Amino acid sequence: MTALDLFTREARNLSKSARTRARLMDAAVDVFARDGFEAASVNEITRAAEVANGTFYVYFKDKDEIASAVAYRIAHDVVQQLDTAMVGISDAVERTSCATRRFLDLASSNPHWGLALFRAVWIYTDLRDSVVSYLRADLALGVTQGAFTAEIDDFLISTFSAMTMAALFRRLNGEAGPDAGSRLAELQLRMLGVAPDLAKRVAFQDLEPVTLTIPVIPREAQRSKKN
Amino acid sequence: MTALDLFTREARNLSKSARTRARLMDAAVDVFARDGFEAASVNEITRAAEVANGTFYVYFKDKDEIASAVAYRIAHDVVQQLDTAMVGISDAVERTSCATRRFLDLASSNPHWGLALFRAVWIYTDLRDSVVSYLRADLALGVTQGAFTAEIDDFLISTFSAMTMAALFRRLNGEAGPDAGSRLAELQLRMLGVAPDLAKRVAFQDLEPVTLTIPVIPREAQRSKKN
DNA sequence: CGATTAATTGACATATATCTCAAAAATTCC
DNA sequence: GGAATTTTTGAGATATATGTCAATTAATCG
Repeated sequence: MTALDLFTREARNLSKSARTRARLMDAAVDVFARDGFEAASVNEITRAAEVANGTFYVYFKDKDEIASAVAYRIAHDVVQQLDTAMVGISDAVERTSCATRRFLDLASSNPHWGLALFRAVWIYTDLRDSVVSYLRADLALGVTQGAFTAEIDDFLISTFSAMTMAALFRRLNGEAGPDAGSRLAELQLRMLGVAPDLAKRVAFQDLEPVTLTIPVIPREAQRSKKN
Repeated sequence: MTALDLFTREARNLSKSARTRARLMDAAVDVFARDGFEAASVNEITRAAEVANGTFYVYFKDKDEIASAVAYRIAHDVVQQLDTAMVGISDAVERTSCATRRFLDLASSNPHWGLALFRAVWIYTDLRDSVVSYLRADLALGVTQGAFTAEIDDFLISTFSAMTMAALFRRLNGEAGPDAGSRLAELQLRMLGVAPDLAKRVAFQDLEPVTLTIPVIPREAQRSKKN
């Protein structure tokens, strides 16, 4: 529990069980980020969460279950953040560049989450599909706008995503600096068929900073449970 | 031991210990390909090799040691094959395209080796560096030849490699067909600054097939079983 | 063949992981 | 406060992995 403990914060007004569940999820994020998904163990997670081993199994069936809970939540948050950051941009070239840059900034702003997401994407392919869902729309838009000349299909999408994930990895490793998003966007735009000078201009144009918003949920009234 | 057992073949005239070592390496290739590097266990490898658990430790200290032995051997072979396949090509655009296409064809021609290489590349970063060593030279050559306009540095190389590995993965998974190499090469050339029409032409031009040259020796019908 | 060396074996000691569950502790509610 | 309920605990049953080593088996050689 060395990071922001976003799940725990979010749940701080909820029932005890909700808070414990959130603690476990935050711990899982840290452990996945530190050890990788495969090497992570339930024991490590409970140790990080500072709860007993048995407590884990009250909330999750096994490592896979908590992993997918964590991964899908992170993916959901990322998608939401990206979505709001892009309202009002109608030019496909800008949208594509912006999405790439925002994604990198977002995912590297909290390295634990970013690494957990990175690791999860290689395990849960449908997760990648969801993160990537409207990348596809933006690329198609670019074709109809006449800006992109590449054929938009699974192969291209997969290549595009791989470039992004590799850049994220380098960014999280400190091998790439804050301009990684712009550099990557430039390469991607070139690949899509945008003229080099335009690609450079769009990829490096100023982008107003957006802060990470943590949702705060009001106190629950919820009573009752099953069994 | 379901694949070509290339190490075993290669060692078939050597001492018994060399052959056992080779058996273990072939088994490791299969297990890494099937289970992934992290999930693979020494027990699985010895089971696949049909030797006792203790035999493993006579030849290798642990999983890491056999993994790096396997990975570096595969990488070495791949580099060698690529090298010979490219002699006589002096145009950087062609060289770059050719290397990508050959690499994909080679690595997907034996899926077990390809997958093992794929898995290893994410573990042994210096392995990637070695596979990538003369990619860097070709890219630099392209700049001096005036064909490439992108800046050649670690970021570009890493992006380029990630594209290639992702394509390999799709190819090995059956999600991409035999044209994956050409499609990828086209995208990479565009990214490097080659004009779209030239990129397409070079990436899709005929490439005379090169057969996998492993010391495959005729002789002796495979009869099964030992002892 | 018999002796010497090389190679293999698998039981064992050790470690660590998973998952369960009866009991204990904490919390809620009247 | 005290009974009822929720939540947590950690010992324990089970499983599987690692790495060692004395004993066994196979190969080699004079």
